[in-house]
Amino acid sequence: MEIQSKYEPGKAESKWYDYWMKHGFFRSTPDEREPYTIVIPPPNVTGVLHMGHMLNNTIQDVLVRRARMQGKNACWVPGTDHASIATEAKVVAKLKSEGIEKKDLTREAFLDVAWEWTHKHGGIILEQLKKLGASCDWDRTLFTMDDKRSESVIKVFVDLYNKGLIYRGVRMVNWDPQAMTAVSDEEVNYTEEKSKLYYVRYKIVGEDDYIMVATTRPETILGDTAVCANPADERYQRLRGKKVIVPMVNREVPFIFDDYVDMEFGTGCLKITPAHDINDYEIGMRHNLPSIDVFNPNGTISDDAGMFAGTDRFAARELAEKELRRTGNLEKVVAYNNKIGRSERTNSPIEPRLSVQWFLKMKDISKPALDAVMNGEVHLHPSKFKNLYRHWMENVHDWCISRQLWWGHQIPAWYYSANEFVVAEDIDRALILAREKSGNLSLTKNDLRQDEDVLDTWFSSWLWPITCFDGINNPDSPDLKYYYPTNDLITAPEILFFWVARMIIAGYEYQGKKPFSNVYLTGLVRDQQRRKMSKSLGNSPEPLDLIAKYGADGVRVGMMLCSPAGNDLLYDDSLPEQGRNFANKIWNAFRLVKSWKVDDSISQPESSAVAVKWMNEVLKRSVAEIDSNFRRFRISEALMNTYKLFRDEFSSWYLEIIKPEYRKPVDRATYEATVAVFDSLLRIIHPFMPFITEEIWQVLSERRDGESIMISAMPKAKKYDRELTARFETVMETVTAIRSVRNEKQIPNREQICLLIRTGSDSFDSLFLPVIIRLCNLSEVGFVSEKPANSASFMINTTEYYIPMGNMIDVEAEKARILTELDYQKGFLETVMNKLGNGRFVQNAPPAIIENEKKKKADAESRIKSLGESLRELELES
RNA sequence: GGGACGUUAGCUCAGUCGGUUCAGAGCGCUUGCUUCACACGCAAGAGGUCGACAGUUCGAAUCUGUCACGCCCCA
Repeated sequence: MEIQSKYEPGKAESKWYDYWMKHGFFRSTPDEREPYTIVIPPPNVTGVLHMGHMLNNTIQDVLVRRARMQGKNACWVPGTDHASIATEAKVVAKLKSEGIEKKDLTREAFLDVAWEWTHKHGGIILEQLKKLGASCDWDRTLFTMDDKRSESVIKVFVDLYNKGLIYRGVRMVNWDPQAMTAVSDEEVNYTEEKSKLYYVRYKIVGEDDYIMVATTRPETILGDTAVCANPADERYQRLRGKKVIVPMVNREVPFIFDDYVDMEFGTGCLKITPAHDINDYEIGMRHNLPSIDVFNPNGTISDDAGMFAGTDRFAARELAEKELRRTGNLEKVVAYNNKIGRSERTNSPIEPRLSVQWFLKMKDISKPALDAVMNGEVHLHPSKFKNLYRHWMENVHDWCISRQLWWGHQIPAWYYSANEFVVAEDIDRALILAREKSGNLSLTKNDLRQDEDVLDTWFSSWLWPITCFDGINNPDSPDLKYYYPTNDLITAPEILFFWVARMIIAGYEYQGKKPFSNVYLTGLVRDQQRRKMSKSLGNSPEPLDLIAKYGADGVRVGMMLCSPAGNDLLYDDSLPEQGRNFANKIWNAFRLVKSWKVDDSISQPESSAVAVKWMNEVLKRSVAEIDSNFRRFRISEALMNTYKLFRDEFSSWYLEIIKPEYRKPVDRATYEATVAVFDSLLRIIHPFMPFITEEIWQVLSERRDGESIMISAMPKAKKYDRELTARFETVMETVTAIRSVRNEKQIPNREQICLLIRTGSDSFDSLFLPVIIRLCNLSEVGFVSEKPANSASFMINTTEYYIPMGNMIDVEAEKARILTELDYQKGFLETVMNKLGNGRFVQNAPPAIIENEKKKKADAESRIKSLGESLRELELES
């Protein structure tokens, strides 16, 4: 049967994925083997696959498949995340498109819509992962809001509250007026943006004078409760104890002094709006200032502001400018760049806002997590992230865990009066506690009101490695005991603190053990201009289209080839293309081997016998290199080893040596050795390219139903013969040099040539001579003690090689070439002699280094001698 | 403003303990080849003052310092 010269991935991919699923190869249950566990960083349940997921999940699959083939009980737990803010925003937008406002719905009605949305879109992303070849144990698929995970989150909240680690407090939070919720510090992105600086006059009470204040936010003047200068500022000393009048609202406020004020900035005078700026808030606390909240939660001006009520904050800024101008209080407006914080979720400018929120005290609980990374119990790859991690953990702030949303885990706190509450896992227990705490035994469930807020999504995902095995509800679960701590976590550096640090914290708090041993931080996928790939920029290819075009194996290889740990990957179509081309290379090597007929009557050629010997040593060497790179999480390098092993050593060298002439049969010994090597190579490649390796492996030898490369054994690292592989390196050099001569002199390979050898200080290694004869199509090989006339020459180590050329030789060019080489060797010898002549070098350098210099000297001398002789002989010819 | 990381070939990156003919890889590029597995290929090549300067050393891409530039984190 004719096999196509191009590998077509499409059909093979669905066929083998179904086969693996049918045979349950992805499933894992505890047994006596060593476990290898990865929990997936749960993607947003309503999200779709993007390039970042492709990279991240390819790495996980490579590691899991490899571990499985190494005989470990590999378990990759998939799942999704409810993504409070993002999902709620989508649901709100969907309702809006149908003319429904969220505020017109009850919480229950809204959640019904949200669940419906989740069921409809949920899991699409997991289906997409299957196209990539992901070998997750799908039977374990989880969701952060499923019953067991929800129950765990609530239990943990109650537990931490009872330990005194959770508290409720008034704090300045980052308010997202679009999502109408607080977001954490980590969810705010600051960027430099163009804005204006307004110089505004504040009249001094009882004087006909005014002071000048510079502000970027004139609309917040409505909430000013003081004006402040630096106590060291000479310019304002006379105002001590005076009052000034806030423009527009004409409120008398004190003039105060505080070190915080930067004398250099603006006029050195700062207006204080405690309700709307974190620094002002702190100054307000120090000086007992009232705070006036001039904004509503949606970012419009509140009734308390005194004017512009109901206007959006940005419109109000323009109104304020007009009003200030009208009343003659605006001195000037200048262009100014300042840092604006925007919500990571909605991109809306963050409004610092005072509100009541729930917090988790971080200082003590995070200590073991800091230590674990510092002492290497948990390894970060690359380790440069250790410093970053330490810096964050040493300056950790209390974690604001409440969000003013409905989609998520509702906070299990029940109020029995305006401000008095109890925390319990459910309302029944809450009632008992409330009766106890209030002393009011007549309280009923109807008197209890549950806190409206939900928990930050990370408050559920920080438990992920534990809740994946139901470890909070069921601390004795056999799964937890077997799989926890997990082995490796693969994620992006941007969520090192959001998620990774917090998982480590939760791991020690709830299991007394780390959640994983290694954290591999991938880079970001960017485009060729180093821009982050994003939907809004439209610079991201559609992952499934890529898979259709280049094959899943090709895309996987493309993603892996160019992504050293922690370095950004600059995506380009040439990457999956390289992957596809590699797949095709494997395919064609298979075509070649498959086309051979075996003839038991022919004996193995000498060249094939030594090639087999060499190939097996190289295989062992590569396995050791690959192992070592995997141990250090240098996965792209491990792939490069694999790529070169197959393309260079196996295809370009080994197969070229052993392949029989066209339509001639192959001997049995060579054939069987080759199939065995091919089998090993496929297994080494399998974690990177699961589909094509299965496709070929299934027909390379006879297989039974239920067999699969994905459950076969990965070749193990063994000692290899360094001497033999080194000897072959010299053979490769020799062959390349002969080919180079052919290339230069335009002698086609089918034309036989003769090779003459003159040895120098080394003797000629004849073991691989049959290989040289085979690859270079030599008619004869001879040894000489003098340079033969009219021959091209080259030198490997100290051995000189000649190829008689008849009259094709250009003596002058040959002389020039030898002279250049001679110059180089003489220069080289000189530097070596200088070193050896340097008394301090001889005294200080280690003996091995000196020995080596001596060898360099001897070799150089030998080469100079041969080159000199060749030159003389050439001169005789001319 | 404070801190971290980085700067090696056209691009993306390796380079361990300072010492081998040490300056590497992949991609790209050049030349030749429709050779019988593969042009999604093969073969042979070209290409770098290791950011700059100073220092330590017998010896520096590697260690130290200063500067320049880039990027990230924090404020």
